[in-house]
Amino acid sequence: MTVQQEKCGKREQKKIKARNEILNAAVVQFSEKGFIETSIADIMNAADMGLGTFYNYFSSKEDVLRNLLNSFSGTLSYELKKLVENNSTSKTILTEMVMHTTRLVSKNRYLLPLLFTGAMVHTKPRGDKSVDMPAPEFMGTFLRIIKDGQEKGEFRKDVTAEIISEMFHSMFQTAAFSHLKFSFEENIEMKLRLLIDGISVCGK
Amino acid sequence: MTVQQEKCGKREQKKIKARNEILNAAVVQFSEKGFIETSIADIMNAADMGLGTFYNYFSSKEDVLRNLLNSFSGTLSYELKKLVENNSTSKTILTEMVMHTTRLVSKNRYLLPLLFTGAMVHTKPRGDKSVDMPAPEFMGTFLRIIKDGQEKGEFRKDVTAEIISEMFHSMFQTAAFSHLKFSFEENIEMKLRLLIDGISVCGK
Amino acid sequence: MTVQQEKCGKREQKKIKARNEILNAAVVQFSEKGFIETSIADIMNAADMGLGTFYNYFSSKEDVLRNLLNSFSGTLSYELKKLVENNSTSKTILTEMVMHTTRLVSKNRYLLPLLFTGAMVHTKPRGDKSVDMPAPEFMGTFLRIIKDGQEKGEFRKDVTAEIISEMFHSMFQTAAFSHLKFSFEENIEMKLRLLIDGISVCGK
Amino acid sequence: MTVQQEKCGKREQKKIKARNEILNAAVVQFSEKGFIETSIADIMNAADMGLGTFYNYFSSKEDVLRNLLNSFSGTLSYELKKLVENNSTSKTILTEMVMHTTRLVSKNRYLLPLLFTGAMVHTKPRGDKSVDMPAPEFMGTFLRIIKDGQEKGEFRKDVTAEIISEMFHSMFQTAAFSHLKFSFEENIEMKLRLLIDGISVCGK
DNA sequence: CATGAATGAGTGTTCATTCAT
DNA sequence: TATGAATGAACACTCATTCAT
Repeated sequence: MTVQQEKCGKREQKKIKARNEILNAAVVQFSEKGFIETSIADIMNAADMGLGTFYNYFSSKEDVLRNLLNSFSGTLSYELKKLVENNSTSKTILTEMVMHTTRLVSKNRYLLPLLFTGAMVHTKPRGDKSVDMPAPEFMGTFLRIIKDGQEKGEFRKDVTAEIISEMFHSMFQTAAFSHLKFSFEENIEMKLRLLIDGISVCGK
Repeated sequence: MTVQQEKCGKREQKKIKARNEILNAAVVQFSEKGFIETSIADIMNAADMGLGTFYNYFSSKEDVLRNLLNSFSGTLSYELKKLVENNSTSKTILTEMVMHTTRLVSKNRYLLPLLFTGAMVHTKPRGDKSVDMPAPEFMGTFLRIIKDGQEKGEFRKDVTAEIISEMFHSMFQTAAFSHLKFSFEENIEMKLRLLIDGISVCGK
Repeated sequence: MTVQQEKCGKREQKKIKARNEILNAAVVQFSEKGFIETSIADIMNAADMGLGTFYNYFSSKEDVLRNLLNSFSGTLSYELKKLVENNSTSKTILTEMVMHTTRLVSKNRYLLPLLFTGAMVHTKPRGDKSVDMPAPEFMGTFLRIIKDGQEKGEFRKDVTAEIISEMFHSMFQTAAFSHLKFSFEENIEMKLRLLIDGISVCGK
Repeated sequence: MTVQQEKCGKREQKKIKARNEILNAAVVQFSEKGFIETSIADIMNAADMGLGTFYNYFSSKEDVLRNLLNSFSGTLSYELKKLVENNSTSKTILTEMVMHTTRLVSKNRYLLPLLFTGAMVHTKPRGDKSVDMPAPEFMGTFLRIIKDGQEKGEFRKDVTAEIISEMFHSMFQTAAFSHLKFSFEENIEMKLRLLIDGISVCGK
């Protein structure tokens, strides 16, 4: 149960590999066609696996999504830890985290409508199970950074950290759907300047 | 025959009434279940009318949406005209328009995912007709106000008006989906302060 | 793995069986109600299978039809080859082929409105896909036989082979819909005599 | 009741006019789109009359068709009477009648799929009323001419008149759907020669 | 008699989910 | 465990027919 489950078990290895193949295929399909337009059959075709196999690993398309969001979230948490250990200012941390997120999102554009939108709240599974997708955990990351900044006196306090945090989320969201001529990174970069100026305490 | 045709005509009256009943039912359903999840049958059930009747008035669900967006849009245009005639500053106009929009949106929450999101761009009708929903005209309203403000020297120019305009849209969007304890109006009000500070030229 | 894949495979067997069951059910329904009046639901009810199963095998009603026509066509081609190898006269070949066709058609009455009519050209699928059904290949069979006969001097040349060919098609068609007291075979047999006399060069 | 109904009665006149307008509109629509694809709404739109008005004159689309076929039939009967009074040979009468029919049909191509096809046997009304369209009366016209010819010894008797009559019907039918380069008239003219030769007693 | 809005059964088609192999 | 054929509920949309005006 110990070693066997942890490392060995060719059986176990294979299972994990299959699981990842499904996730990867899903990412590609979601990116190409969007979440709603992608059917489970699409995913399993892309993964070159049998349709029924899907249900050995996930309970629904929404379940796949949850997993993708969480792994995304994990990556960012790791980056944050590094920044905090460096004793940077909140402004720096915030800026850096935004740019990290931007780069990650750039490579996984498909996730955007799902990461930051309420759109995901209402996906439409066949039955009545319409599970409200839980807001991905990393949503709280920016909140903590901002709160820290407020306590350190870097950021204004007359607007709550929660509200400011929402502004950051929305920044990503609209940038992702933007039809302007700017690249996603450029778009974010400009908005970031705006927001940073807006939340910084005067004179700073 | 003239007046009669224009105003009277019980037939005509009834038709308009039926049309409005469908629109109202659609509003309710969209609000409750969201646009995508609402079926035409849902709407007509809510309206307590026959399914086929729908097609006497609208050609598709998207058509209903277009109508809702446009009437919304018209209302706001009217408000803007009044403000401009008053020779207010851009900052005032912007603030007022945001609050007007906020109030309207408050009463028509359902429209939000559609008004400000790219979500609407990809609705998925059964056939391949996937008509890209035209961005509602009023999307340009805020853009014009901001450009004016930049020309008058009220707003910073190192961030383009288009980008700023997107920030305002996103503000509405996330406020609409916010799970925070604040009311929609309070939420917007705080974000507005933030944005106004962010875009105002220093010293102003 | 070779033979197994080719022939065995209970899975494969069952699939083929199901496919045939659908085809057979379609034949029955088409015969009873005609092509246009038969709905896919009708077919699958008759086949005692789920509605959705249809789409695992065929893409549309027209697709079913194409399959039926082609298998029909193949059978006749085979008969023709045998006759030609026997060095028969054109008159004999024509007569024999007509009788072969007659027997086949007798057993598959349903196909007639589709085999010989332009009716099939305008089926009306729901969408706009209105695929012009390709005229079944064997339509050309009689044409070639007649051309041969003309070249050999057996058949008159003042009427083009194409026109004569059309006469044969129409012969089948009306025989199929005939309300006269004669059997389909008798009907054809008489008409055939008439046509053969009409196209033979005098004195022959 | 007498004179009034027969001639006067502006009311009556108008009714007849409306009826004819519907028939004419139906002809145009049937020609353009075919019988099945034409909806009652199409007809009444073309006639520039209210949809409901249709049911004051006809009970269904099939009913309209019946009327069109019968008026067609009437025209031909009239021509036949003239020919018979001239004491022509059966061969002449048959030839002339075919050419008359050809010209009429040329101008009313739309009717063809309906006049000569079994297609009409299975039109598909919404309910279960699927009325088998009665074969238009004029179908019998050719039969009588041929029988006369047989009695006079002009036409062969080893093939029944009914069968020969069917050949003539089929001639029209396939000519109507022909994709050959010949005009409808040319097409018929050649086939007619063939058939006349086929049915004439030898030596004649 | 003329009208056209209302109706709902019917159609083709999709797809998440199940289950026998 | 992997598979994919079977399934049927759900959808958008059409149109003959009715009936109140």
